[in-house]
Amino acid sequence: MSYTYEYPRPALTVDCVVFGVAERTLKILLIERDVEPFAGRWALPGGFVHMGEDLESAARRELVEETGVDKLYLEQLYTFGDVDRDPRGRVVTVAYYALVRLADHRVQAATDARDAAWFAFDDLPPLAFDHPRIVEVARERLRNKVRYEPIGFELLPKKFTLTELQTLYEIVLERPLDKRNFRKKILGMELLVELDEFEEGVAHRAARLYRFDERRYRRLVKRGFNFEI
Amino acid sequence: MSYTYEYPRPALTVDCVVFGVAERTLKILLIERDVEPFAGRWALPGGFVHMGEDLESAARRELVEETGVDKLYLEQLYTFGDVDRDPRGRVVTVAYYALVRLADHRVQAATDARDAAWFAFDDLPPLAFDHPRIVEVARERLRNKVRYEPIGFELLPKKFTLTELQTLYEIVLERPLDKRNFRKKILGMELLVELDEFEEGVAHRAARLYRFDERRYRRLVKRGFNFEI
DNA sequence: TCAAAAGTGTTGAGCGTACACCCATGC
DNA sequence: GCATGGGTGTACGCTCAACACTTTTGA
Repeated sequence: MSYTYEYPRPALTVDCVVFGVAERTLKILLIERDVEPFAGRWALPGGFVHMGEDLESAARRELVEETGVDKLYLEQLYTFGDVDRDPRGRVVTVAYYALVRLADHRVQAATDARDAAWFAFDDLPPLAFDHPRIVEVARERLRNKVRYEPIGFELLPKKFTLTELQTLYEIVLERPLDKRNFRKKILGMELLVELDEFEEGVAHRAARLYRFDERRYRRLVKRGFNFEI
Repeated sequence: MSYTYEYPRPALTVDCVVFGVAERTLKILLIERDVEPFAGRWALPGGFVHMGEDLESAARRELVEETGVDKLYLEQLYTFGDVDRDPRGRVVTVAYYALVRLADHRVQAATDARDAAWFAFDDLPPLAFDHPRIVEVARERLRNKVRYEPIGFELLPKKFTLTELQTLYEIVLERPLDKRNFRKKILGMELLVELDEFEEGVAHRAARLYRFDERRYRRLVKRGFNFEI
């Protein structure tokens, strides 16, 4: 079977930058390529867009196929189309970035044949294609977006302590935050629900758990509220 | 001549939302389609991406071909790839938005056969394809971006009065701004150069002209400065 | 009782906001 | 001299930033 067109067409792929946070470190998910070009190199999970699926569907499908990651925050990042970005020919890729609760569901390493692994963002191996650039753009987007929209919660367990939340912001923003000011600000927004549960198994006073109230957030947004850290 | 591939490929296009401001109104540039589908309807300027050109180059080329618009601020907006967005088959489009100094160079209406015209954003004709959605996303991006980056200047003549600048922001943000506060803020950033020139041909006190200092802006950004209105 | 992190309040400075009047110019 | 927009200063309230100590708990 083959397909013929009057004019040449670039190939169209999707690639995903999947972020997670663990051990006080920002991580991203990579897969090891098993075919040329760049066989043996690490690369972003991704693949060709099928004719019957939307771009975001393609990104989700690839993530499930290659990494077993399901049900995550996913947003289109940017489309990379430099003429020579792929040695096989013209390939345009629509990049997405994703946030996963690394602490909750242990992400399966490899679902299909390939190896998948988490790498500390600050210590990435050499990457295939123009993936270093894509990763960089995604990092910048995350850094900016986390300040204006409550997407940080997508990286934490559903129930979290205020210190965990603060630490998350410190990791993503790469700067220390003042504990009292942070708590005042975040609690003042009235977006968190105080639970009657506490940390367990810590060798000191157990911190209260909170959860993010998505419904309340949406209601506030309608009234002109703007999230900001 | 024809091109054959092992797997089917979506067609890839670029489309541009070109913004301009005139007569206290936000406008966008549209072209009238002369072929099916949507013959006779207005649509965004755009067309197929050639194999040897980057995405942004394709967008610039289409703009020159269809509208004669050259040398403008151009930035990638979003990639639209819904399966059924084009009745001819699978077509994925990388949308760009552009800002032009409508007051400066009168934009040529039509360079190739098609009719091009400016429409008030609030009074657009029915558009082809999913272009209403693209226009909406572009409007939202403009509204947000204009507050955090000094792109508003791209819509004004190189030399402008503070009132013209304020009016521009009022149009884009769709809300009135306080004259004194606006002036204090914008002048306090030290991004504008006070010229020894003044408005001409007005029936009242002539306002001083200013220009935006791009170099100074870049220098400030390096030192951590953040533009904000 | 010690270690470790949880939790909490106040003050000062700077910024955003609201607001009203005089000035320069062309007709 | 009048109409039109240009141009300016001040006071208040709020938010942000800086900062230190007490409390709770488990080991």
